[in-house]
Amino acid sequence: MSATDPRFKTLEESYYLRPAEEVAADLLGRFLVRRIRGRELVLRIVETEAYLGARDRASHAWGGRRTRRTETLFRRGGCAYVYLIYGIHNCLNVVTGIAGEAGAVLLRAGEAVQGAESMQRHRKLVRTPGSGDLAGGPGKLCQALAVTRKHDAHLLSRPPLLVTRGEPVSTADVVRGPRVGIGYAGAAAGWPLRFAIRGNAHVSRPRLKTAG
DNA sequence: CGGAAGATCCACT
DNA sequence: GTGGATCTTCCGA
Repeated sequence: MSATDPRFKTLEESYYLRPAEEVAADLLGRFLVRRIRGRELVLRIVETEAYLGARDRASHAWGGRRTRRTETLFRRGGCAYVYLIYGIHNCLNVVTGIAGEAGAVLLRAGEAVQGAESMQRHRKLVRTPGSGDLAGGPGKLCQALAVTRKHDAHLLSRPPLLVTRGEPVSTADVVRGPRVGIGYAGAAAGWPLRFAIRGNAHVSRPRLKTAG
């Protein structure tokens, strides 16, 4: 990967200062780059979910809940929000919007561009991975890139974890539907805030059908 | 201070 | 398709 490859240029600061819904759709095709032990692991983002903050019941910041954990969500857009779920798995989000708003984009799935062997080792898989096994799910994605809560609040414009321009996807190739695992969220559970690259094999289940 | 719930994943049936 | 693993966070008492 050449240093002049435009796909590895970081995004403008202002990129993240937009509504989560907008950033979630635009992050598809972008690269998530992890530098670790002298290696560079690269995932192409293929699935995201937007969380809208105080007005979104599925958001950790629902109702303006501001705690030690969620404090990161209220930062200015452009940093990581990493939390632990089910006592086991880490989930990586990109914080969006101006400081004081709690928008975020959950990175749900990625496709290996570089360093797939390292990712497989991080995943500690018994069987050889099929499509979607490497980073097809928010917990898997974090495990593949060795992302943990230590990266919470990390600025994504600098190593060892950054988002770069990647290969942007046209809106015609974006599909959307309801978010996963938030049945408790009332009306918000039906909001079509999950985005994926149309026809991509590395997206996590269940499959999306709605076009957007 | 206790308890319940959770933006999940894996192995096995 | 099911159940088990595993623990932080938050709220109510």
